[in-house]
Amino acid sequence: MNGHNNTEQAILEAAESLFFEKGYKLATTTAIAARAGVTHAMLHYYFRTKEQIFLKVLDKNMNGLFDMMHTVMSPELTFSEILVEVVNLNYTFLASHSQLPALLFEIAGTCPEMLTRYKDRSREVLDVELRRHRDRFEREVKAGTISPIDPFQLVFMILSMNLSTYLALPVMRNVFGMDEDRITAFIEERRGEIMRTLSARLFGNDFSERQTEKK
Amino acid sequence: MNGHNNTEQAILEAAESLFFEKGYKLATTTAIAARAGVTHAMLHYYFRTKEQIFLKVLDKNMNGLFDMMHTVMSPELTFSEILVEVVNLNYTFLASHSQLPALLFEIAGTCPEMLTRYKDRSREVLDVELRRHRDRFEREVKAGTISPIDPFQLVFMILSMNLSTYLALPVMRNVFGMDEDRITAFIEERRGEIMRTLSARLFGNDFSERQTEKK
DNA sequence: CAATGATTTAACAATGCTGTTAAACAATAA
DNA sequence: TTATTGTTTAACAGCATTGTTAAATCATTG
Repeated sequence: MNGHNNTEQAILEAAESLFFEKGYKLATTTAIAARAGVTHAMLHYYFRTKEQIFLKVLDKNMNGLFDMMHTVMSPELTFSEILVEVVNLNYTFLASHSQLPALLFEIAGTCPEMLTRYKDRSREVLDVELRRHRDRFEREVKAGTISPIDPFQLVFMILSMNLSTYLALPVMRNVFGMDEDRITAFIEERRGEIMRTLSARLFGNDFSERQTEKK
Repeated sequence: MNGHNNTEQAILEAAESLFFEKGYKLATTTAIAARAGVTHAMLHYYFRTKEQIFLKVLDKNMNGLFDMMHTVMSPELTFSEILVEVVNLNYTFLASHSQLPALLFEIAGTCPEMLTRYKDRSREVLDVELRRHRDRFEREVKAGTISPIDPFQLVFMILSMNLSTYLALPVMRNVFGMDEDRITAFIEERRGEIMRTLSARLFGNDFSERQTEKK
């Protein structure tokens, strides 16, 4: 009854894996129950509806996402250090939630009302925390430390670069037939390329070498 | 019987719009028939199965995609000119096929066997046409005209940047509540940012200014 | 007109889905 | 033991889905 219930946990885990594999609409309660090893009536006994289960799973993942974002936002480092931090943390988070982006895209497209519950927390990150960096960022632009760039475009660029790596994995696997070794190699190469590209845009081409010397 | 059949065309158009809206699995034949204004039996009469309709729709779009790719690949221009060409053509193609990327991602993830039919033509583009540019590209790297970069990473970067713009639109609309004017503005700003970022990575930061002067 | 073939309709079969419910079962406390 | 409470099962209702089929309609051509 208090969360570490056996059946309940089994259902939640089966649900999470199936939602990630098939998406919200295509992951059926019958299949979830089958994977959890229980009758599908159990699933309704514990969670009433499919939507309830999904929201439990989504909440858990969104909490992780917001935690990651707060960590990324908090440190008072130089801009180039933040950049490394952002790309790396973003990447390690995505490595353990590689199918979350695709799921969120599906939800955003087909039933965005399920995302409204996160509106407040999103605003906190985007409005409050981002603004702190924004001010400092604009000072650095004025000072000539980094190239002029619209902050929103920069954030979008960083996020889309990281996300697209993981969004592309099914294509890499199923269309181009990459095996898992090749996949992990690709992910690492891509991280390096993202860093080089971002630093070229912001600091000029020599940044990535600076970074490697430092380390 | 020869293609410009009224009912057949209506079904195809309804199918295309519904597949783009809902994806393959969630676009039901009943809904397609309803949108086309015919009974759903008609749809089976003309196309036998849902998969047949889908493949007809997909073929049409994939033909457009390959046409675009051949155009992008063919010209014998300088590398910086090709870059502009690629981003712009890619962009104009995506502007009129804005929901194709998401659909292809769904298919690649859930039923990749439907994409095997395009394997030969993909190989032709990736192996044959790309190799031509690859050789010249590597000469330019050696000559120091452009920064060293893995060609595969470059292609992936260009594609992912362009695609992510359009993949993000449902999020922009439904989660961030952007209206259509703001959306088109965003797409244009993003194109500029993509050009600046790519040229910074390849040529150094001054390229985008060079471009604007030229024009 | 008649007949041939293409198109359309309406009803149906088979399956799978979400969710409910009554009854069986298990554990535990009185 | 007997209630009580929480858990599990099996059967079912209701609906939507894909696909079929036999009959009705329409068009065309001999």
